[in-house]
Amino acid sequence: MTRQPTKPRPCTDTDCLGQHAPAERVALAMSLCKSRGVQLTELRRQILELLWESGRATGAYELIEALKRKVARPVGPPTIYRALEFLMSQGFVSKIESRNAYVPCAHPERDGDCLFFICNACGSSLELTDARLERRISETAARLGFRPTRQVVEIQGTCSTCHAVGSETR
Amino acid sequence: MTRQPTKPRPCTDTDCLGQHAPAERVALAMSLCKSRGVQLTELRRQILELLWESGRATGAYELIEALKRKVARPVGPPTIYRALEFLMSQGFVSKIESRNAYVPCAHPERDGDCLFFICNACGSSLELTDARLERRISETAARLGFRPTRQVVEIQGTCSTCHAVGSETR
DNA sequence: GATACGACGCAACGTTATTACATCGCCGAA
DNA sequence: TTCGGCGATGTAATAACGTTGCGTCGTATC
Repeated sequence: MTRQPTKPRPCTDTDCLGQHAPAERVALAMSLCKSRGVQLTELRRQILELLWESGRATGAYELIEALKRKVARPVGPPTIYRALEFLMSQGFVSKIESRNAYVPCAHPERDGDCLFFICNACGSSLELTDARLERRISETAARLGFRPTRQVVEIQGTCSTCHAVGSETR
Repeated sequence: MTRQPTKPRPCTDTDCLGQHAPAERVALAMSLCKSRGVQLTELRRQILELLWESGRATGAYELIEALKRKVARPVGPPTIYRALEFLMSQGFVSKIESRNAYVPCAHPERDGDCLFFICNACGSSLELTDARLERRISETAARLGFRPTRQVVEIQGTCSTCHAVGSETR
């Protein structure tokens, strides 16, 4: 994972027009954990921070490498996966199944699964909730007598930035 | 993979009320390949058949085992993955990303990605196309300037059958 | 202090997928 | 006929992703 400057950047949630620094994201997670009575330990905090700094979906083993550089501590796979599991259980992180990679979530306070637009060129992922889409899925599920527990909706393609760059160089 | 009888069974496409034997599915694939000018080789055909016989999402290494039993031929991972790639490129098979497993597709003649309802209890997967859902996704993508190439929509949960069984035994 | 519990460390291993290169059969051109 | 070319498959090794099992450590509680 390439280290990025720890600066505010456009929100990955497409409904949100604001800019947020990783520190802000982590602070929100910390306060949520406090109110939920769970521990955002140093390790978990660092992983969440790395994910926010990364700017793209990041693999578990990339996180191991990044942690090595960041805290000069060897961290084994089980440790990373346990931390990721915790972060996912709290809604701070989602797994991008089609890439075996993990992204931080912009709105951990609201539950429900997100929709992701993932750029094949730059690896960026855009997070979005779409109530109508969720409703449509729920209706279909109900019609089938199916009880959903998790929705995986990942749209792969080319983001507007990469498409623009691609056509310039053509 | 447990071998199943090669018999007609309810269509995995929820829009289709018919029953189809694996052989019928394979025959359709063969004729499509012929008209498309691509080769459905013996190996590819056998893999597609195994997937139809399986009745649930099947892993690549499960297919290797199944082929060993079926044709007494050792088949390495690259071979399987190449065949799966071909079958996916022709729309005969889809990958269930959230399970690292593969399912046969009921309607290879129509392009576009499907929606899957995957039962965590029995592993069955229900395939469905939903034009309104696709349109909704396309619209959202267009609004973002995003150009989709592939949609991964996988709804995990409990199917009606498993839910019924679960409540009986409770 | 004894105990219990959650978080982390660590070695080993299991599963999924890819790389790199060799081989084989078929087809068309010299 | 022989020679390339090409698509499909074979093979060994390795990469990438994830889990199991068990031990340790700190902290809170009794």
